[in-house]
Amino acid sequence: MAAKIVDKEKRKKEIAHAALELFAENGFEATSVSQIARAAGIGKGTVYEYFKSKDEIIAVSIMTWVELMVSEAKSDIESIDDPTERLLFFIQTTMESFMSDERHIKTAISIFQVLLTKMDIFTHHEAIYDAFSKMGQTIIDIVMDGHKRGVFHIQDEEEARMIAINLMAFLDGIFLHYLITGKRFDLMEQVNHYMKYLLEANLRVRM
Amino acid sequence: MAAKIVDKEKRKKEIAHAALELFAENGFEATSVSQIARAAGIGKGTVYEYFKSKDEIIAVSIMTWVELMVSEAKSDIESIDDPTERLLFFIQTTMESFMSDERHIKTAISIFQVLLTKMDIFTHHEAIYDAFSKMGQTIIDIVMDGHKRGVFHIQDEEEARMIAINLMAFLDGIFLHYLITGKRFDLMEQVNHYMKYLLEANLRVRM
DNA sequence: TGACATTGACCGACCGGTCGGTCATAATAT
DNA sequence: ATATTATGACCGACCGGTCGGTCAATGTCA
Repeated sequence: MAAKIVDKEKRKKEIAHAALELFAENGFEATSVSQIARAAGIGKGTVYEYFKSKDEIIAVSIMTWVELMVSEAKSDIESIDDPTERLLFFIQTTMESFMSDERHIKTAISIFQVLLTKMDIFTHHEAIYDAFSKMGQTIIDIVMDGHKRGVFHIQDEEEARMIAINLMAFLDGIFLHYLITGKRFDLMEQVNHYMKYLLEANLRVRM
Repeated sequence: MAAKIVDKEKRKKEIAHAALELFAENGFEATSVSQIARAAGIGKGTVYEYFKSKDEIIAVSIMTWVELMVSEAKSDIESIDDPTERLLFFIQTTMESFMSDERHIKTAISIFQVLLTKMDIFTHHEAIYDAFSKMGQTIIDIVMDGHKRGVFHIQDEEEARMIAINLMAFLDGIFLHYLITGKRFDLMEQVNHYMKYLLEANLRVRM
């Protein structure tokens, strides 16, 4: 019945991964399918055995990246007990993840642009929203846990949600500005400034 | 001896303006010179009478937009006396500017991408940094004025600078997330949440 | 005033090249 | 032999950019 058996799904992810590297470096538009094929070590035609269009490559690459980011965000945060330490650890891992490889922020920017300009073509919005939610939920969980244990002091879960949204927005914004301005400020200092006021004023932690 | 004389500089700006509209809608790469020409109501060849390359169109368009944003940011803030009101007014104008026309944030994203991916080609970095500085300086001025008048309480100008950087980053981040998530949260509420703690905890305004 | 010369703004057909996408053929495994 | 997978030559569309030529506006001179 069958000849050479290939794990189609695995292969697809390999191609998407190779594509993602190029997209991160040059953006979606500027990356050609030939380049992707070469990077994946296969022929151009083969790419079309796994993807029906370049748009699909883009979509799958984006989802691959988003899943990667979400899974990284959850990384063994359970191992830490103290809520404050846990929140700071979350920030630190996020920062390390973005700063260890600047392509992450480039990729994020490219994805944002696709979301904003190709909204009609790109059909994975719900998945993206889910990813945002998951990322936010991780923060909410930390905050609510700290609240229940009497370390953080907030009104209700709604406030935890607002804190999470603002924190994610701030982090994306500050990473972005850091790169755009050619690293003309101390990133760590700025994040610490935000975290200090978040802990002291928002969460009213007794320091 | 002479023929039809046109204001070359003015015409150039007209084309750049038409180009900017398209760039905001579709991004730089996805916009062709033919489209720009059509939008400007002229022939494609004519475009090259005013610009020596598409990259130059992009560069000029970006600078046009940046100058517009900076000039908007300074808009008659002098008319308000109370430092707190003044800061809130700055936020409000910024929000109105971005929300009145979603293309602004799309344009910003496109520009960020150019800055990150075409860093070598694009030669206007200093001008962009200047724009960022000017925008930040407006905030610093407001904060320092409030400080000198005993309304805001900060340590030094360095802290005002940090507050300005974080505020700009937060605003960009929250606008971005607002659009990306399909407006799934109350933008005004999130900004107010940030501003509340900025005023109470950072600037220690007696409310 | 009107015939003619001179100018530069304007144009779109055209260029070489690249793109996303297709397909006939080859390679490989059963 | 047959079914599946892999391929790169090939295609039409479109890209950024060029160029020879048109034309309206102006200047000149009778």
